[in-house]
Amino acid sequence: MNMKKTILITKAVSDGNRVRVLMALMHQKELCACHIIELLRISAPTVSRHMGLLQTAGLVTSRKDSRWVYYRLADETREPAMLPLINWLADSLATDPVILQDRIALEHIADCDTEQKNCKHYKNNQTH
Amino acid sequence: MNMKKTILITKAVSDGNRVRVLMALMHQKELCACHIIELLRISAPTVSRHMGLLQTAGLVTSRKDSRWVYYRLADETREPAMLPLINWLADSLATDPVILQDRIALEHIADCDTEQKNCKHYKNNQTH
DNA sequence: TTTACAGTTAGCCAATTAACTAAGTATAAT
DNA sequence: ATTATACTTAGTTAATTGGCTAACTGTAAA
Repeated sequence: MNMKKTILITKAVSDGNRVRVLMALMHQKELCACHIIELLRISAPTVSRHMGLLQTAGLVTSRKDSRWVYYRLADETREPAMLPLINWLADSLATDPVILQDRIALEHIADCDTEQKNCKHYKNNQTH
Repeated sequence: MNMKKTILITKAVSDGNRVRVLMALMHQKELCACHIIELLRISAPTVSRHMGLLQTAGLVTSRKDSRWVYYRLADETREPAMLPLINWLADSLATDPVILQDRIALEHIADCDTEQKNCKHYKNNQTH
């Protein structure tokens, strides 16, 4: 890795909202944009920009399925070049109140398989 | 560690000049401000502010000896809470051209013990 | 084939950041 | 005591960043 790429990554993880998304994706595997909007409670365009930055840094990938865009941690994050940083983040924030609260919130926001009654998409009879 | 402290650290390492200083301190143990000014070729006040940020983040400590201020990596950086990040940075930039060039430059700038002829302080008959 | 929905792009604004110069503080040399 | 040196603080500026609303694109539902 070179300086430019390294700084791209450190910049990506130097914003609280972006770090919250990364932490969420460590426990949730996959989240769609509207889940992230609901979690962070910021506007859709801002979420879109944050996710764009995370993708540019190689931390996140996305796939589009009909109307929805789903995000997950990039495979790259499990490689030796990236994993130590990800693990450091996870450890550093393991007991952070905001992150713990997010984990609770995510159960209601995104856990469609097990708690479908709280899933917005499910309510609209979608099966994502 | 909590979110605030974590972001303080990631912000500290999301600037190229600050990362260059950290990498230099991994190989040099101790550098005085004027060495850093010479290495980065930016103004003294800017260096002072960068070093202030690194100290606030807990990455660097300083000591003052007569007219000079010496910086080194904080002990904290060897602790489990910080070390993975430091190691990741070191690995990521191990082959970066700027960092490699800095290492060469430092031999002339800061290696007072072994190449005193190139040491500005030495020239003035100081013994730092 | 409209209409509604999910996200992105464009454009704006306020706050932050990294750089500078000039002035101030502290310490050592003359 | 004065001057020079090493660094910090104060204050300015330009660029970047994170947020918003409004308008656009793509897809599915009515």
